[in-house]
Amino acid sequence: MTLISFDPDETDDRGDAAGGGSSVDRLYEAVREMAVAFDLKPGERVNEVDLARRLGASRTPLREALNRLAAEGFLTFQPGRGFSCRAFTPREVFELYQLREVLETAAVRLACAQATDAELDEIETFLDQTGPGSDGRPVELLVTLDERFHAAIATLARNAELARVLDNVNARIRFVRWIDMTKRAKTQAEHRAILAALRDRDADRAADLTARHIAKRQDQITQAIREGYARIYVD
Amino acid sequence: MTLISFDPDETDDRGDAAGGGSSVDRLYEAVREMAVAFDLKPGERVNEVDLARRLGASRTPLREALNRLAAEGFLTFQPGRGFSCRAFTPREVFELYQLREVLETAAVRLACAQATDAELDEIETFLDQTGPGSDGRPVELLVTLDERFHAAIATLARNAELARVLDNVNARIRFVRWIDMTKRAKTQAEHRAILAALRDRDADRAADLTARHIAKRQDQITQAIREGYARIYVD
DNA sequence: GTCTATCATCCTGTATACAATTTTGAATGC
DNA sequence: GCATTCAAAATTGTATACAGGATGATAGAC
Repeated sequence: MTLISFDPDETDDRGDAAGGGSSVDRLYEAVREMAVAFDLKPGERVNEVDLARRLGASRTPLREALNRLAAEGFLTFQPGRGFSCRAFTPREVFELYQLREVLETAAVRLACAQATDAELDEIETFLDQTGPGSDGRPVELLVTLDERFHAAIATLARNAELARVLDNVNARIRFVRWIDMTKRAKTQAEHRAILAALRDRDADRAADLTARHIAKRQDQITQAIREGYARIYVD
Repeated sequence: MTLISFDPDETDDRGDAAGGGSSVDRLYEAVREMAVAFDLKPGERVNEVDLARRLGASRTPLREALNRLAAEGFLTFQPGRGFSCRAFTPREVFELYQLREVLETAAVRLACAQATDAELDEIETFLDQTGPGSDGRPVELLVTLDERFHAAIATLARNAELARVLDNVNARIRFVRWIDMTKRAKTQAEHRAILAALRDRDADRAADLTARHIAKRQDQITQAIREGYARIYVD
């Protein structure tokens, strides 16, 4: 079973990109990564001919990919002016964090009722294998592992649509989560506490732990965004 | 202020389609309506040249619109086989209803904390103006009014992203909501009860009323889908 | 009558061309 | 120095062309 993987290099395709499929899927993935990592700067306009040439395709499939990404909130679109990278305001990030909290607490409640003991074993094995602390490992890796844990919980909720929206929201705030991860010490301990609540089938406790694990105050977000901008524009 | 409108003909644009804007926006709206109403049958493949001709455009902007709709879950996409209307299985609808319940209860809780008394007055006026029962009015109108009420609550939550996802989910299950509306008698009474809880700033009660207003059991959904298919294929 | 293979047709995926609009930058006036 | 105007350049929006693959029909074998 492949509920959750330990290999940080394993490419977690989201079901799209059927092997060797259309070029739009490839372009979509490539530009999504650029937008998630703010390789495209916030608010920056996308030059279609440039980007198409760099990605080895023509404008037609590229624009199709850009339209998908705009529908998913990674880009914005203005008629006559084309596509731009999403903004990165404290308010927007706050709303996304709020939405994330709503969805993750709902997911963990559903998982409490739906997950099998074997699946919870699998998550525990994952936590054992990936070690307790950060001990000098790159932040990128820690973010990936954190993402894996939360995605696994979403899977256990047995609601593909909820998992899809959650994946979208988490990708759009990955940059802030990256900053946040540099300040966390007890991520895994919190994950283990959530898992224990799942084992006890205690939905209220699991939801409460998850909410406190995620929730951010407006001022914390503002500070993280400040650091995020520094990181984006240093290169 | 235009939190909520009484005029059922008022076109509720979702912020896109800047007046006279690009043709993609127009095509997007047109095909979205077709998909929501299952004017495109579930699973049916979209013929691009046909549809483009009927909508008075070429395939290029049409495909951009189709890509947006696929990203939003109204259509599916398979490389080499193009776009199809989404399926309509009990499981998918159940998951969407579950997600809707999560989002609407969260929205009403936030609205409890955020809404002004004036805004709640406005909703009460809306309920007064739109009358207590169905009394022979077309179901289409009742669904629109119900949608308006719930959208207004989402607005009061002051979370644009949550409102956006909720709008998407509600559109995708509008067909089942249509069937459901033919069986409801006390919709407005339930809306008034939710409003009263908002006035009392009683988040728990408001959330509980909202959940019971929305929640569907699997067997109810299966039955509604059965009736939905009958309606789709009768014409 | 049913299954299979082959061919013609249809449809999708992508590149390219061109019109229309926006942006840029220089020249001019204040 | 700063704003304004105008033309050149760049960029987007859409139509069209064509190659490659999928679909469907027909003919033949069993």
